[in-house]
This record gives sequence, structure tokens and C-alpha cells, in this order.
Amino acid sequence: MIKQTVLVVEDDQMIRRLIRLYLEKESYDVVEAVNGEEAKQVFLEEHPCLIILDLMLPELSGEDFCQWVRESEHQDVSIIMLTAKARIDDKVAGLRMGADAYMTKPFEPDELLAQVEAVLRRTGQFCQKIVLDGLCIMPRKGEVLLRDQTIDLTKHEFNLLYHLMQHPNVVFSREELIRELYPYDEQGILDRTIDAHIKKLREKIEDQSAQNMRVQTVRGMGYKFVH
Amino acid sequence: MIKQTVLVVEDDQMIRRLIRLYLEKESYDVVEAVNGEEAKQVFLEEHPCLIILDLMLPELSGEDFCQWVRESEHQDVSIIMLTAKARIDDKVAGLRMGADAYMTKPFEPDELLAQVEAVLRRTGQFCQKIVLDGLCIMPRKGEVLLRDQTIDLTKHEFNLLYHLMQHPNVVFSREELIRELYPYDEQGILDRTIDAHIKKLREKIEDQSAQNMRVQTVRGMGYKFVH
DNA sequence: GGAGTACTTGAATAATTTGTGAACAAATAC
DNA sequence: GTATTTGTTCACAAATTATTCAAGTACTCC
Repeated sequence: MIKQTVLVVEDDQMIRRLIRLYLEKESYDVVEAVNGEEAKQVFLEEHPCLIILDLMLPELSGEDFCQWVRESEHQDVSIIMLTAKARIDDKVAGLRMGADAYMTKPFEPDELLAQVEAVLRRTGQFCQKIVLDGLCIMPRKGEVLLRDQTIDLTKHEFNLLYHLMQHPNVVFSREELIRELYPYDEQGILDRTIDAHIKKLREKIEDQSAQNMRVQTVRGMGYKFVH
Repeated sequence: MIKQTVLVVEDDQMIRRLIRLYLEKESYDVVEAVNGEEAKQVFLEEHPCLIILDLMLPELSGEDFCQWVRESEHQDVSIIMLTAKARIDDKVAGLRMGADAYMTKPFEPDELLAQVEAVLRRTGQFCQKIVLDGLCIMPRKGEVLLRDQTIDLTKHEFNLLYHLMQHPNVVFSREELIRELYPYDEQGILDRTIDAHIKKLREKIEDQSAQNMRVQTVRGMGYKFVH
């Protein structure tokens, strides 16, 4: 359920689709752009973990887009360059420009996946997020966004929400949640304590306008995050 | 200045020497091993931040050494695989085994250097500088500029800031920061010590006029550099 | 509708977490 | 070797968060 978003910037629709299919099979979230200008926009909206970037683009070249990313707010995103050029100089230039890896077309999808995996092994954990119904939790940033607005949660509220959002629609007993929140010493914590945390969590993440809550009580069983 | 040791594991003396020369020209510290067994020993003694690993080795194969490293205490070291094999499957297997990059012989030294740079940039040992909100840190020079003014940081303050700035907005627990600051002997260092370093760091890098600090406390979780 | 159980809630209290200055220790420079 | 800088711990205050309790509300099953 934790997804990593990959932005594919490629003007050839067939290749874009191919990459999307392979990535989705490995359960990445895929977003696309067909040129550099569109890529900028999508990049700012989606904060992808990884960009797969064709260098030959209309409008704004891959090189320029790469440079723009490296000067941007989220300069730490990973970039895999993809191009028909096979000359060493291009590869060196691409890497020096800030790419993490460089692949030449035609490429084996398996090789691309292996590259994606290798790159995300290094950087992936920092940009993981779960997005459900306008609520976005980013475990490594310790941040929760409700409709793009940051909301402050305490440690236990955060961990509670994170655990529930990792398994939407699954009911967890209070006992299980206690074990989750107090990994070392859960003894003596009462069920009522979980109720109290759920209450404070709800105050922060529920819209009172909505008829049904995100975190729902399952009478006699526990709580679940519905989606 | 952060010391960067590269371990070259390669049985062919000429290639080993060639790589050493190129790396030393870029002022890396180079250590060598001619087979997997020797590589283990040197690895444990020198704690390199990068391994350039030939796969065809006597005694203990590159694959086995790679696996051993990934199961070891310092499993996060970067690995660039180097081999005469050019088949896609080998490349995929190498990357899946935990390599960060894969190069086939014969290789262009420039390309190898570009790969080294790209890999180290990603694991945070290389980059020339990180600039965020008027604060610029240059790891190779060991220098920090606040609005173009040099500021003096102690070793720990520097490493702390560098690690936080490498991953802006990511929360690091005190425990993680201790591991980062005391890579070989973290035992017995208290959380309070990190607080003390953060305090002194803040005195040096925060403008008291600004309402929110660059280095922020995330209660119950740790610290992060916000951007 | 009533009894019984399960959940919610707000307030009171307890516990934890962080900031801070001072003291001591260790490392480095002179 | 001494002086200076840097690093670590300690102790306490302040702020925040966690937990429990008790009373109130809602739900379910007869």
C-alpha cells in the first residue's frame, strides 16, 4: 500500500505505455508527461520519488528539465535518463548533470526495472507516501497532509494513523494497536487509551461536514481506516 | 572535509592500477584487493564508502563478496560492479544483488569516474555543495556559508548539518543521528548529546529574526532540516 | 422500550520530551 | 605541558503529550 511515485517523461506514447505497464506490475504509482513543460507541472504536483527521463523532448529538452529539477525545491529526487544516443560522452554528461543512471534505447524492460530498484533502494524510503481520500501520510517526513494542508500529529497519533492507513479497511483490535504503539512495553496500557488517541486523531483529520469518518469504529472489534 | 576511500577489487594488476590513478587524480583515497578474501579483510579495516568490484575473481567470487558485504555491518556501502560479461541478464542480476551500478569492460575511465561521482552523490559522500535557503554546505571543502559568510562549525556540527541537509524535510531520530555521527562506536552516546549539538548548531546557523528555524524539532521523532 | 454492553468525551493527573546552562572530560593546538 | 577548544553528561525547568477515570451517549438484543 505504500507507494512510490515514478514520473515518466517521454514523448513516444508506446514507450510511455510500456514503461507504465512494467512499473505498475511492480506496484509503483506512475504519472506521465510528454514534454519538459508538462513534466515541470506534474513534478510540482506529485513529488515523485523517481523520474525516468527521455532526453529528446519537444518544448523543453530533457537536459534543461534535469537542470531545472536539480535547482528546484525537491532536488534530491532520483533521475534515470533514457535516450537513443549511445555515445559515451552523452552518458558521462548525463551522469555529471545529476542523473543517477543512464539507459540507452532500445532497452530491456527487466533492465530498466532493475535500475529503478537499485536507485530506489538508495533513495526510495525518504519519499514513500500513502495517499487515501485527500489524506497523505509521509512516514519519513513525519508529515501528514489533509488536502495539501499540513496537520500536526503527536507521535502516537501519527503511528496510529500510519498503521491504519497501511491496511485500509482492515479492522484492528485495541490490543493489536497497543502492541503497535508500544513495541517494547505494552503492559498495563488500557483499551481506553487507544480510544483517547483515536478521538484526538479524529479531531484533526476528519471533516465534520462528511457523513462518514475515515477512521471508523467497528463495534466489539476495534477500529479501521475506510477507503 | 569528508574522507572518501574507494576499495578496488580486481585481480588484473594493470586495470587496478589504471583505476587507482584515475581515482587519485580526483583525490580519492584508494585501497586495493586482488581477490574476495583479501577484499573482506581490507573492507573491515578501511571502511570504504565505495567498492569497485570485478566479478571474476579468484578465491571468492565477486558475487559472493557482494552478498557478504550486503549482509555485513556496513551493508550500506555503495558498490559498482565491473565485468567483462555484457549480457543483460548479468547486469540485471548484479543490480538485484545489491549493486548500485554496473559497468562492462572495456570501460572508458571517464565513464567510470562519472559513475563513481553519481553513486557517491546519491549516497551523499560526494556532492560539491548543497544550497538551501541561503545556507550552503560544501562537504569536500568542509565549509559552510550563511548568506555568503563563512561560519565555523565543529566536526560534529558539520556532519549533523550535512546529514540533515542531504535529506531536507526528512525526520531523523536521535538514534539515527548518533549512528551517523559515530559510525564505528556509537555505544554509550546519549540522546541528550545530539540535543546539545543541535543547540550549538542552531546558535550558529539560525537567524533569530526568522520565525521558524531551519533545523526543527519533531517532538517524539527527532529533528529535520525544513525547506 | 429497557437492560446491558460498548464507545465517546472532557477533565484531572501522570509521564515524557526537550531546552538549557553548567560542569566535567577529552581532544587538539600552541 | 599547558591552554584552548570541543565533546559529553547532568540536572532541572518548561512545555507537551499520554493515560486514566468517571460520566455521558449510543448501540444491540430481547
